Amino acid sequence: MEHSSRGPVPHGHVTLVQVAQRAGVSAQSVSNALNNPDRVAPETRKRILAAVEELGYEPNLSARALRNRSSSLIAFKMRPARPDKASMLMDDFLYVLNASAVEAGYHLILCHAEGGQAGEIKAYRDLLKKTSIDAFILAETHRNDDRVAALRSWGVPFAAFGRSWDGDDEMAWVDVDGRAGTRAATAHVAAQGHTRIGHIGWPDDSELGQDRREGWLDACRARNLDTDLQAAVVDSLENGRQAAHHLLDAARPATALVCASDTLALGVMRALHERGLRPGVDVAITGYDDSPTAALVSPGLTTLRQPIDEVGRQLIQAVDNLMAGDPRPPHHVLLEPELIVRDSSLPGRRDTR
Amino acid sequence: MEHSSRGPVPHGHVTLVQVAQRAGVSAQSVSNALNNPDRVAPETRKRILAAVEELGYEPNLSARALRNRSSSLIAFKMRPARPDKASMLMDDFLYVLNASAVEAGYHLILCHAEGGQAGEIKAYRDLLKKTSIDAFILAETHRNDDRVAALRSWGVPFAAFGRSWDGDDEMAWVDVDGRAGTRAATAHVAAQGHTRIGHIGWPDDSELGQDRREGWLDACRARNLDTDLQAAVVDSLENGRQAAHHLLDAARPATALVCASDTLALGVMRALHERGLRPGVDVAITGYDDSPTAALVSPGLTTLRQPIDEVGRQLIQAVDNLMAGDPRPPHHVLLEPELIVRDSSLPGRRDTR
DNA sequence: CTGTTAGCGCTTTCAT
DNA sequence: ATGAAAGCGCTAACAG
Repeated sequence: MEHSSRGPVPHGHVTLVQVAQRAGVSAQSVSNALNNPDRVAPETRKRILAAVEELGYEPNLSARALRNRSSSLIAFKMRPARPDKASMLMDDFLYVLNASAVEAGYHLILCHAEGGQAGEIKAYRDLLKKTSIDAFILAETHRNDDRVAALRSWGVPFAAFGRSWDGDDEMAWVDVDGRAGTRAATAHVAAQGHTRIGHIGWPDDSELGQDRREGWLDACRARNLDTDLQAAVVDSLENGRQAAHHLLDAARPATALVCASDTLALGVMRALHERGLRPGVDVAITGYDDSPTAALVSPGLTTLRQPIDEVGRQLIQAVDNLMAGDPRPPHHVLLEPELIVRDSSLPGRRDTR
Repeated sequence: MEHSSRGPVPHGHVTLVQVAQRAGVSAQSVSNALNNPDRVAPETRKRILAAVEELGYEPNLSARALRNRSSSLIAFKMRPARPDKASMLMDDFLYVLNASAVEAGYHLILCHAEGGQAGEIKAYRDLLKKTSIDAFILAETHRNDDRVAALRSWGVPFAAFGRSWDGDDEMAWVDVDGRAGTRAATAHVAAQGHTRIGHIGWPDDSELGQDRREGWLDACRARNLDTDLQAAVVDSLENGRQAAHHLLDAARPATALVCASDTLALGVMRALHERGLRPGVDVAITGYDDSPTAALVSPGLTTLRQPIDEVGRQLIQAVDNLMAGDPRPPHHVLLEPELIVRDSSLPGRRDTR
């Protein structure tokens, strides 16, 4: 045909062979130049890369997947969003997770499952059979998580957002130190002079909830503060509201309430609204998650921000290591949340401008 | 080996050939039984399907993709979430989009792009070259959207969440009627007896903003109400706050403020907070999007909920039709948002229990 | 260091 | 109605 490349190549149709012809080498050498640079002479490699560039060649992932049994796809299962809850921006997490994945040469594929753990495991299995998913990212791990057992039995690399609560050292995980976070929040309100600091958290079947509660206990004990003001309720605005009313009705009522989630804290704010009390001024409130809502309510809600971009990066790196067959023990990363102080925990209402 | 299937098949390794052997037919017939049922004798087909079932066979998508140049993957680009904004739960949208995709036999793959429109288009192109993406879902269309032109020039099926503002009838889209929504919100506050109803919306370069503003104008004109109270600002809490102060400082101030977004409405709530005024009681407020925040602030924010699950379903159906080569003109679906009334627009503070 | 051979699992010809 | 052959684009394994 022609000797030099001219005009845009018809989309999606440049193959290895074409690059090889262009560079005057075999297909294999092109493959090597791309995947095993050291197996090819620097001079040849240069010529090949030039041809790749000129032709705008991109390897066909389907072919690669077929050949290598590896699709460069990482699967993540979304949970149905709960519109009534102020949770961490899953959006944001997905975005950074995907960004990290792409940067590392992968793509994120979404997995859909219904029917609890069993359904999720079945969905994983189906996905594995149909596509050669390279790895899975899990969120919200529990004690004795069946998904972990399943993935491990299949020998598929995976990493979890959420530590292995049963002390499973073989699992790669990234998590945020909820205990340290709640401790910081409690210390913060204590520093404002509060001595009757209550905690509204989750029932004991939640490892995450226990962890966060510990932080509150830590901080109270370190200051010899009472720890009688506490509630353990399922995460919802309504439950937070009721718990707040309860703790404010106590003989020696709470003057500060440290919550295990923004949702609960917003319930507290509603209770104060109902009582005609002012958040911050009359009762200090802190939440957890730095949900979008925290910044938007008035007054702003003091809360703990999870470093989700770092979580995303670390998760991808964890599975990347696993896939590379890195012999080192699996990634365990515990990150610190950041206390974001807003007016809900400050007595001096720093109003407006 | 053995005559009957026994125990779980080693994961991800049942091939067409194995099914064929099991059923005593050729690989080709199995393929036909699955993809072209009418080309195979009912009797044989039955035997084949039984074998498929027994072996737990799932076709390998990589092989199929390689052969058919079609991966059953639908791509969607996420935008980086803006933590300072109360937007529709993208989470939720992604979830239902994926659920619909899976139901229709596809999977959602996330696309990552930086660098605006150009970057996005480049990302699409790269993705197309590497994987054989079957279709794209676009969000947030503009006038003269370059992405539309690009995708069309490549002949790739796509559908957009957001109508074609330049009257491009060839594009498949699904959208929500912002004008009707704002009209309903305005009618609602008018029904509460308000006559000085202001609007806080977006600058005129936003088609979406214009559309929503029209609804307010519609409702005001239909009732002979003044339309002098309006602001057009970039979407942010701070801008909403300032605009509210401005409209409340007017000689004949607003008693109700209809906003183009929850973010703006929350800005209004902050302004009221600063002025010691009570949302609903002193000034009625409505937002738009039914962001999670709307349900969680106190008082709750009256707002418009987009039927995103229906949007998701329709989008998938749109691209599915396109891929099936449906000759009918492309999908155009305009859905109605639902007015969610909460206390921010009600004078009688329905407090508590 | 480079080229040749073979085959991943599937489906579109084309025979039978 | 069914089977055989060929090939999608790529790379591991083996020569040379």
